[in-house]
Amino acid sequence: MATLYEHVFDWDSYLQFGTRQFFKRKEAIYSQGTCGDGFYFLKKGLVRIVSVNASGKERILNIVIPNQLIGVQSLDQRQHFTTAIAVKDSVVYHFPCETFKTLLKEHPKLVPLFSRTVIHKMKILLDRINLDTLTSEQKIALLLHNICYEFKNYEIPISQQDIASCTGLTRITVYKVLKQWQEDGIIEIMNRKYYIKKPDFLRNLVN
Amino acid sequence: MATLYEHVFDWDSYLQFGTRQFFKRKEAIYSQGTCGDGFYFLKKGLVRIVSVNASGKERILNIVIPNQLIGVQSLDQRQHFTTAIAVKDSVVYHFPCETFKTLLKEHPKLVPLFSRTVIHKMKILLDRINLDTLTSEQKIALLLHNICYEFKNYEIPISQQDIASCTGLTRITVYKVLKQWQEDGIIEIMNRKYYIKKPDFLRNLVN
DNA sequence: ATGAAAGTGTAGCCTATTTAACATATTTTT
DNA sequence: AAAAATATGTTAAATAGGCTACACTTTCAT
Repeated sequence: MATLYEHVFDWDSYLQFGTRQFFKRKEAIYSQGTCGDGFYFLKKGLVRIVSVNASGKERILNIVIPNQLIGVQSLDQRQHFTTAIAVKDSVVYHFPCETFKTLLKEHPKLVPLFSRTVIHKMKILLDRINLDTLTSEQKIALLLHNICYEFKNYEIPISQQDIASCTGLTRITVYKVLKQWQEDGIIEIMNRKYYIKKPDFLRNLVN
Repeated sequence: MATLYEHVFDWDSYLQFGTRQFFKRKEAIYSQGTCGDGFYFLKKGLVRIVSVNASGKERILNIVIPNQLIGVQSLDQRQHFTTAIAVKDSVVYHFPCETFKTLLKEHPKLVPLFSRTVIHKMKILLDRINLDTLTSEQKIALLLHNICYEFKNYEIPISQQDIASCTGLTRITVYKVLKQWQEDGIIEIMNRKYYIKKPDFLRNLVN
């Protein structure tokens, strides 16, 4: 998640072909293991993509802000290998497989648009993989830094446990690092919100 | 890497539109950071996909056997975020961006074929992410188990160091686990090749 | 064929993280 | 407004896996 990312994908003109759906906070848009049909475009809200591994541990893979696609892995009606949960009440447009196929025929420009999106998702996953060669401090630094970068204009509700789930560390480790940073004046914590005082410090940690 | 995977993607009829290229063992097909143009289809040989993270550590992401695509991340001429290196002398077909665009127009069936491939790549990456919540023993077990599964008919040259690079463990840890397993009769090591005696043990470790 | 380079076997120390455990605070549900 | 469910603060103990170091093998390049 939280990979710095400049392009906005312009799907607006295609939205009319999808079906609008509303999801309440905490509701699942799709669930790992169920069969999907097509994909979704997030118009409004905030969605968290998680994945449960073989031994039942849950990882946050990505936080999706509006104007991005979700669930592309099931374009061709296979099983979802992640779960998408609305963090805030959200509005999505659903594009079933068949709809999308028809659309593609009529709008060939969609192909590069779609593939760019998918490739971006791959990049996010790869970044996540690279995360795990780092020390825990570096992991957290990179995560926070990227979140600030990618979600400039969004207030992202991220708890200690979320950070743990994103990085694969335990909550206690996250707590320790955060506490240390607080003492060193690198971050400030005010009623469970984090303010980065010295972004350069985080940046240098990773370099 | 090494995700069990049943489908074979039938690109054969499209190969004529690509350019055939030969790569010697150890040669790079493309390199992380360079700009790519299109993608490659591996016809013959064996290719290893690696990625170097910010702090210079290298990870093996995937081992690609014939009849799969490589380098799809640069379909639209962006930077490669991985490096592909031939493990054996290999034959690939290169499909530059423009060629592929033309092809797509004439053969709409390529769209699902291509997207399936890309989605498969995403699955591989995700599996890799899930790997890191496991213990070192579990990581190695899963890796070996998957390799056996995916590469049934291939002899995959995988060294201790490769296992280390795949799992993110140190060579020493890999060695320790392997030694223990050998003593317990779970695997057998004969001139640096590994034979799994009790696949169920590996399976149970993860399940 | 030979020297260089890469991979493996092994030991021991050390510290960063995990686990466990419990108190307190906050948020959500009814 | 009370009860239930989540999230956080904190400590102490156990340990897994990292790093160092070095001898020995095998493979590769010329």
